[in-house]
Amino acid sequence: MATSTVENYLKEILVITLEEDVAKVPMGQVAKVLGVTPGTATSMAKSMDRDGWIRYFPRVGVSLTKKGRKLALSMLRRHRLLETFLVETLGLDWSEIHVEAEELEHAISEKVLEKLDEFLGRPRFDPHGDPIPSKGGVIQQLASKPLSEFKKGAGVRIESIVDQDKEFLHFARKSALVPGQIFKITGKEDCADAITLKTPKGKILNLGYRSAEKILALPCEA
Amino acid sequence: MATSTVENYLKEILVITLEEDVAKVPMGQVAKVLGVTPGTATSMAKSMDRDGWIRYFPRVGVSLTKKGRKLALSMLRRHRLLETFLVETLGLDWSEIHVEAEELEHAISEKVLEKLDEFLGRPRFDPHGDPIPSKGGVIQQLASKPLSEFKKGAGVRIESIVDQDKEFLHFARKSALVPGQIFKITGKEDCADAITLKTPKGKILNLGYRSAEKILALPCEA
DNA sequence: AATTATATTTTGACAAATCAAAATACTAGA
DNA sequence: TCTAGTATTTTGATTTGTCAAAATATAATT
Repeated sequence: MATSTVENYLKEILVITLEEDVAKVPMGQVAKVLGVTPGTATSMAKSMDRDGWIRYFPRVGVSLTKKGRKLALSMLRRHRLLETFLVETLGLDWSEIHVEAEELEHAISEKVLEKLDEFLGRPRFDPHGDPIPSKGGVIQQLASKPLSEFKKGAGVRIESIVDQDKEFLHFARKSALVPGQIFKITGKEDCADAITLKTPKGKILNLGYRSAEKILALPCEA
Repeated sequence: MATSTVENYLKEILVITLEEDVAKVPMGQVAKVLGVTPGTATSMAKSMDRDGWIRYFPRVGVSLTKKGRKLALSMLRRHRLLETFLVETLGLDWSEIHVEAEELEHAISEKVLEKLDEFLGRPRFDPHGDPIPSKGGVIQQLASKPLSEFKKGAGVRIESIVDQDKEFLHFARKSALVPGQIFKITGKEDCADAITLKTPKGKILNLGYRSAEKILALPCEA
């Protein structure tokens, strides 16, 4: 079976693959996200290729095999379900859950995970708004885009907050800028660098572009 | 910091120390409970002595240092709180929780553990009836003994079930032989190898010595 | 006390994961 | 095309935890 180091490599490679929509991830990037030296990443890549988790193309990068992608998706599922649990059930702060889940995800068994999923009511999105892969490994890949890219008059549903800055997350939550929340874009002034949002209840919110770029949303019937 | 291997060694050494009430645990026993060869146990003992977790006395055995005992108690706390969570909150079967907690205990942080403790209502005993060490490392060590050792007429309060056998645990639960339950010993026949118990409600239960030895209890006003 | 049995330690080897630093290959600019 | 810069790979070393099997010490029995 895979060691937890292998699990980490797989998960990070998957995340890059999904986020940047590329097939092969160069070694430098792998080394960077995992916080190891390039040489280490290369030697891990070779042994993971040997074990069938990834395909390693010298001087080019790595891609996940079917087997590797399956395990990577399972890790992502664990991670996101655990984050949900830590926030929803135990009441930890958004800013803390990532590191905690990073550890727990390697220790939780399939069996416990299923019980946890059931206990949480089978959520489909984690507290950041990222989709939780299903047990079978299906992940919704919705084309969410920054608030700043929507047109005036559009209805939007907040999907996720990209920034991990504690202050910003705090402000976002206080302003109801949380995943699932629905807004209508009532004003957009490109030259003034400002966007105006309105909740269904009529509450008004003003954002600068700098902030609006950090908030991903999906089009939605307002 | 300690690796999870070191944490395991410490926890197992502590459990033996508590159960058998001895100061030094011989290497053979350490090797056995950890499922490694004697040579491995010896070399681990040396390096753990070097790092100040234990004291290693060649050809005699090991004992915990203050630092080692502290971490060992913390591991036991994690383990027992996690077992409680797995049973109480997620509804796992008694027979499954040990292995699961064994993995999770190394991954859960102090912070998450405190939140979990709070969520569970700060339980003082785990599902097996074993005491959960406090955050400060205090553990109630009650002198519980097998049911078979009580005299006729004694009042007892079940403390824990020693056996891990699934069938037996099932039977025990069905018969109300669970931690906390109070009985009176109404009959005891040494030659016939039989013990008779009676609940406060008057329900009668017959046990053979073989089973009675697996059930630990405390004297108590019936 | 001598012998046998048991427990413990030593020795030499291995795989996983890592680093530092040297070597190599690729890329882009002049 | 040649060169300078960047990315990647190699090499050699280290730590942790493990095993098998040989060596040694202790305990038990006759």
